[in-house]
Amino acid sequence: MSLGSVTRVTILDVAAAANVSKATASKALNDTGRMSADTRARIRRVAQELGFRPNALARSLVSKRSFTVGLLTNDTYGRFTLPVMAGISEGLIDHGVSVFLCAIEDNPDLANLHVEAMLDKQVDGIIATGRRVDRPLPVDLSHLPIPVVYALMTGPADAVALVPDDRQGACDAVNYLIAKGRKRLVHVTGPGHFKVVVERLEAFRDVLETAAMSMSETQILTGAWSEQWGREAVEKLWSQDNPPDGIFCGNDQIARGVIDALREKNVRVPDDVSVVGFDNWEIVAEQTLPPLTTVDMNLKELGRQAGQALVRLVNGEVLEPGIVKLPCTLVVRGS
Amino acid sequence: MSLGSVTRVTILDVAAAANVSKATASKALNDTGRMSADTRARIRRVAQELGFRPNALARSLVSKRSFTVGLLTNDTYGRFTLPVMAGISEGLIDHGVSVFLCAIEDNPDLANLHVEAMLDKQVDGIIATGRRVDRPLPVDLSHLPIPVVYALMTGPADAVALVPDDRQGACDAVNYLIAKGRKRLVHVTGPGHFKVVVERLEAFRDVLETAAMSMSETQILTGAWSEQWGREAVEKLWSQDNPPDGIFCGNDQIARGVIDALREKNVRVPDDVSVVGFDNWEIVAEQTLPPLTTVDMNLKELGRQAGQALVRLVNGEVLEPGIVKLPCTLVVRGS
DNA sequence: CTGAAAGCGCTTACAG
DNA sequence: CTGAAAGCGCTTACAG
Repeated sequence: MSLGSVTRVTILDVAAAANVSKATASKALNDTGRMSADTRARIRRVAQELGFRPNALARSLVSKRSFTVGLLTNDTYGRFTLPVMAGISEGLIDHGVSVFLCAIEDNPDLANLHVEAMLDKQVDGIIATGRRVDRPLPVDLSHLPIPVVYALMTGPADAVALVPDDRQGACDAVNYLIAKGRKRLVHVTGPGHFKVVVERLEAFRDVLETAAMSMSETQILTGAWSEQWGREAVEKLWSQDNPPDGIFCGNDQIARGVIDALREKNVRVPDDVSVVGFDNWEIVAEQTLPPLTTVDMNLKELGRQAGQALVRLVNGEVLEPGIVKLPCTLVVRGS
Repeated sequence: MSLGSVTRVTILDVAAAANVSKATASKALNDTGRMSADTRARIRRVAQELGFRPNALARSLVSKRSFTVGLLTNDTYGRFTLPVMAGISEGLIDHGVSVFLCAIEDNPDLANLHVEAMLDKQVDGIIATGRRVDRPLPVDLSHLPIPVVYALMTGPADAVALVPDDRQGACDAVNYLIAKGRKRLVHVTGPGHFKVVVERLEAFRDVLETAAMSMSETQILTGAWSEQWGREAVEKLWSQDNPPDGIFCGNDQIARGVIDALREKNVRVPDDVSVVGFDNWEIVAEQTLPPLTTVDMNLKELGRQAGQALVRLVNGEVLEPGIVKLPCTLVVRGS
């Protein structure tokens, strides 16, 4: 066994060293079958000494379970997918399952290539995730012979999907502003055709209605997901009478723009105006002046649960199809 | 073949349908062996019609090649790893190889768990990547029976590693400032114990020496990788006589802090002071006012090349060990 | 309590 | 030009 040709030790080596058949060795190592405790212990010890590690490929070939899953994503730069992926990986490794990363961009051909590679490699299931909750991946996953879970994204009606509870997160944010005694609330958010925008916006409206607070026409401003838009919104709001004393922003970048613009106007945050963001994008939220109070979507946990849902499906459990909404958390900082 | 028990079509089905042995079918499909062009074509057509897809597990078991690799990373939130991973995935899928994502945090046990899972699953090789070029992963990869490539990270001396050419990137940045006619240059960067800090800092010094520009004691300021530090550095510099007219920042966050602080001081960028960052973190660089000129490390390309280096090693090619430095690109924007 | 045999889905010498 | 046999490294009935 030279360094050049490292020939791994197989179950046959273990069996030989322990003076049993490979069948018995297999049973001993898998804790199945019947045999004397002594034999079992001896075989295991020998396996240990030899550094035996079963070839997962061979095992999968017979068991029809590869303990691998495919993770499809079209988000190659974003900050949302990475925590989701980390959560998936963490939640799955304990079950011995490994995750294939498939970066498919928005390219249907690439997506198909990856899906076929996954199928060929006999993955036990697939998790689909992406940049936008309301934009499907460029590939149809609904007729696959294996279970599929959608994370941070919705699929067909009969599929299992996990998304953050945008509504609850937004409600918490607005209620926080109200609890702070803010009376003139405004929502500055992203493009109106994003589903998350609609959900957060409706939550904003509903909470205000419930609280019976006065509503002006301009209380909801939609625009881009950018600092620039946050700045512009402040210009607009402060060119009017009676500017707000509480601003709920659709994401942290907008909030950042809002806060920077306010500072330049010498409007004090949080003394004159309270600001709440969305995403808890820490690298931004923590460096904002003052540090940004914002909604965390708990994406890592979402990933973990997506992984767990998938293994349950793979194990034959039947899960109620539909969209599971996972709670968001308000992270209170200084704004 | 009901929907409930989807039994995939095997090579035996193809062989039967084409009236040949499975051996012949195999050869036809793999374009090996000798047979009449007719037979080959017929078998292929039949396979196509039946939607035959070879079971990669079975194939790998005999070929000793799984066409999978493991990707170890301890960067679960950062913005560096994601483009690297995307590049790896893209560069590898064309070769039919899939990538296992292993998020190992900085946990040695977790890292070992993943490495063993990779070995069990017979990956052909491993790519190690992480948050910091100069911080090794919490696991020893040097005695594995499979090739290892380090990306955005250095390994043992005899290993193949790919990192950005920090020195060249920094030189480009400083030369750009000089070309803009800037005479009093300062470098505001991260913690001095980071290797990338040292490399960029030395490049800064060397370029200035070559250009024979006057050097004061305070021209290099080290601190945190944060906006906050960028702001503080500006305070410090502008409390002295003769503040700089060109600032090269160690990363984009520092640059962002610098530019924000300058704007608040009514110092005009780029009219009074030019600022260059490092990382080309687009979401920040593009929203800075003015948009930030910065150095791009071409991480996706780095990932792609890391993947390619690994397949070459897997194929038995011998690559010169050592650290390959990949060029950075200066992205000129408005600062 | 243990082992021989068959089989998972392929490929690869080898024979004819 | 084509096929029978052996084998990759395991597991799982089945016999004894």
